[in-house]
Amino acid sequence: MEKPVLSESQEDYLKEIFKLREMNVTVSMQDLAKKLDVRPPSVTGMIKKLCSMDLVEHEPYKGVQLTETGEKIAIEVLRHHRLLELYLAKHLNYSWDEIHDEAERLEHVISEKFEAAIAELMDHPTHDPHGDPIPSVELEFPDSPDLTPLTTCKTGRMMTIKRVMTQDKDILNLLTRLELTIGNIITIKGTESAGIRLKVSDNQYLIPHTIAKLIWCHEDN
Amino acid sequence: MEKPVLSESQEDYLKEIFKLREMNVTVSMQDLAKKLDVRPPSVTGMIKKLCSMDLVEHEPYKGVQLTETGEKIAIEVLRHHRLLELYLAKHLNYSWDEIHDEAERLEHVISEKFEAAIAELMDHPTHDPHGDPIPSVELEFPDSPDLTPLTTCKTGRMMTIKRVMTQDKDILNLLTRLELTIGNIITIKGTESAGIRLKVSDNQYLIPHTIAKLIWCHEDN
DNA sequence: ATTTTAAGTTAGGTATGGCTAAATTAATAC
DNA sequence: GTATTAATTTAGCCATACCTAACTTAAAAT
Repeated sequence: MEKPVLSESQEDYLKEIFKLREMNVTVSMQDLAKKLDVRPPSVTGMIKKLCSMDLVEHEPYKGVQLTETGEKIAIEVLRHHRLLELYLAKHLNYSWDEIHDEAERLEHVISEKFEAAIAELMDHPTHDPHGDPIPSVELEFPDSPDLTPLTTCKTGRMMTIKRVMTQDKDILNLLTRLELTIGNIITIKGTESAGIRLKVSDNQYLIPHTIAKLIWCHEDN
Repeated sequence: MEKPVLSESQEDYLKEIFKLREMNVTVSMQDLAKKLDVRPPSVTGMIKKLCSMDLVEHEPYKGVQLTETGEKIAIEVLRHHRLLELYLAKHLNYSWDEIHDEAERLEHVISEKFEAAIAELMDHPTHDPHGDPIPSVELEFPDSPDLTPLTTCKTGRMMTIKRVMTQDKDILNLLTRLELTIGNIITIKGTESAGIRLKVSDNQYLIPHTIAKLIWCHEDN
């Protein structure tokens, strides 16, 4: 099976389908339209094309799925994206709110050589600056321990922040100011109607649920 | 004057016009078509558009010229390209025959931030791995000493290779094998009908004129 | 000066990837 | 079960940036 040449748009569609699939069971045309910031008819059209290329399967009104080939391509794009994010952060001094947009543009144009070079340079990392897993060259995801969102953490526990499920600059900046960054250890003080109360370093904060649900943690031993 | 948003194609047109202008006095539609690997009618069409955007001036059948704005954009793209070439070579271990194609794709998508980051990291370099000058952030070219192509160097002189005027992989690889790389010192042994005879390290070579004219040197003191 | 050739332009067409407005299908509410 | 609402698709359009074929203009050759 030859690897088809795809446009940047097509790569974006596949990547978004993959990411949506990780959350929802089914991926609707609307979901895609929202994520890709295009109107539903454009999605219908593109999905039709990707179907004819055997990269996705589509049961009308039921949802979209990636084929094996489609998934491979999606994961490759994801690998590019996350390697780039980490590279920008580690080697070009980007902060974690700046890396997404740049990676979004670069991911489609870098060569295999470039990918290999930065992967090598960073010693084949498994997670990007947001804690998102980086698939290997063989397109396998690293196994990761069970993570729970901050919203369902039990009171009294100490947890390590392992992943932040947003690319929103304002939220990322807020988290930085609150020291809620990857690897930092927090103690859950309790759940209130307004949000989760927790301690980081010597500070206590009340984190609204909307933000707390973006922060995924692992319980410390 | 606002900076217009350009497509990658448009940036390429401006860049090529600039580069051709450095060699020829006038830039014909054909020259452009050849360099950009498109057919003449496409050039006519695009030049018409760039004219309407006040980025080029075009006297039909006489040639194309960049306006001030057009030239600024061209030089910015050139700066991106050459910074990227050097970056790939210095930080990602690319050899000089591999950098052009990658830079060609990256130059259109990197942000100002990326440009600034790699420029900083390399301490604001003035020349890329082929010896091509890198314009400054202010879009000024570094002043460079007078260079002469190998074809017109005088017998007996010792010269330093300062610039190689090709991106052709095969030629670049050949030059590497012959040690005809930037900074290396050569001695002109004489001109023969078949080419230029010269010495590098302890080896003597006869370089055909077609290749010799691509190699620009500076006379050593 | 006329012919030939080269360079450039015009006309009309293609593919990509968007869009809106209108129609259709499926799901939900009563 | 019919009516309403939400999701999706169809139809038809737009811009970009190419293309070929045919025509025009300018330059060169005799």
